[in-house]
Amino acid sequence: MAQARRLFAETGYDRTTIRAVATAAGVDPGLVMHYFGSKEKLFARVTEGGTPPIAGGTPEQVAEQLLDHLRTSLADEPVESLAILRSMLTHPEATHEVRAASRDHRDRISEAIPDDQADLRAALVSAVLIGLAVGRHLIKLDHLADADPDQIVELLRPSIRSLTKADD
Amino acid sequence: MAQARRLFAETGYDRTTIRAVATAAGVDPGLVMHYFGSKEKLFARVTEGGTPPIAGGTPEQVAEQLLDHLRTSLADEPVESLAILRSMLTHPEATHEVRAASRDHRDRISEAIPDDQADLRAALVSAVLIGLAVGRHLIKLDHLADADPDQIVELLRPSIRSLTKADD
DNA sequence: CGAATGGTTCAACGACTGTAGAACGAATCT
DNA sequence: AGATTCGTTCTACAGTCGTTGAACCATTCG
Repeated sequence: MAQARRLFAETGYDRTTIRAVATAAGVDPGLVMHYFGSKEKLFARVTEGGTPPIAGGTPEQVAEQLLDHLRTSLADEPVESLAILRSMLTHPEATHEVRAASRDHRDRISEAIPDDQADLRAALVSAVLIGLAVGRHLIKLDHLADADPDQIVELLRPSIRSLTKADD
Repeated sequence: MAQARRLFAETGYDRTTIRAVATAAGVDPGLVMHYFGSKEKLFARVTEGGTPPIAGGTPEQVAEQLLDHLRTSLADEPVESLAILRSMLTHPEATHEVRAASRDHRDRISEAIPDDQADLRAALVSAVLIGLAVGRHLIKLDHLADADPDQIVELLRPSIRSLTKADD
């Protein structure tokens, strides 16, 4: 299942074939089917359980939690997340999962922001985090793919803070 | 060719078939091949010429240019860009094109920022812009997909400004 | 009028995919 | 030992894909 995760994360849902997974794992394609039932179910199994935990608190606390979460996810994004992220633009199931995760995110963030634009602010935070993960781990943008996580966090601190507090 | 663009933008490279393009255009699949040579060439033709223009200037001017560009791209992202963006995580050619566009971006932005982290700052700006386009046009995150562009720009102004000036 | 040209369609090939089911082997149970 | 179960492999089917080349048609040119 590790090989499946890796392949899904590297090439996405469509380009990952059952045969490739089986070969990478050194077994027969039929065996994969026998254990997981279908490609869709394999993908579901491989990507399950990846919503990052974010609690509540004051806007400043929320901001710091976000930055902390960002730091760890910059250091090494869990492979299940990357498998979903890689396919989120082309595989409906993955799109749905990212939307759901973002909704969770939003609920936790926006309840800490005393602002009538709280929902939009939370969505913007989600978009920024997605952009970072995409740019660093999937697209591997120059200067971002191998930058020091702490440097990135410091540069982004003002952005996250301005998005999570109401007074601008 | 408009139908091809639309399909590529909606479902990405892999899931867009020559047959579907032909059907949408009301012609025969062979005709599409005859005119464009291959699916890859069709994709290249459909997505060519989409790098957004950003000039130089002081950090503040650069920030305003970015926000202006953001405002228009929020109002309606050109379909060619969406075709590339939709496939950037799964189609190597599209990935390469986004990287190249980001490099252009970076060159123009970072030369206006007097900072030894200029390249990283520019990359972060790219990541944020990508995240926004993805969240709004492709994933269609709640509260972001249909938000007022001006509101978004105003909320992001502090972020962009903090990323493009050196003193934090 | 006949030939040639360019747009368009048709039918087919070969490759690859997810999936199903039969077959095999070894280990376990009675 | 014989039967049974479970992990595993083999073979094959049906569908879809990109791509090709022959065929058809209308128009234009000599």
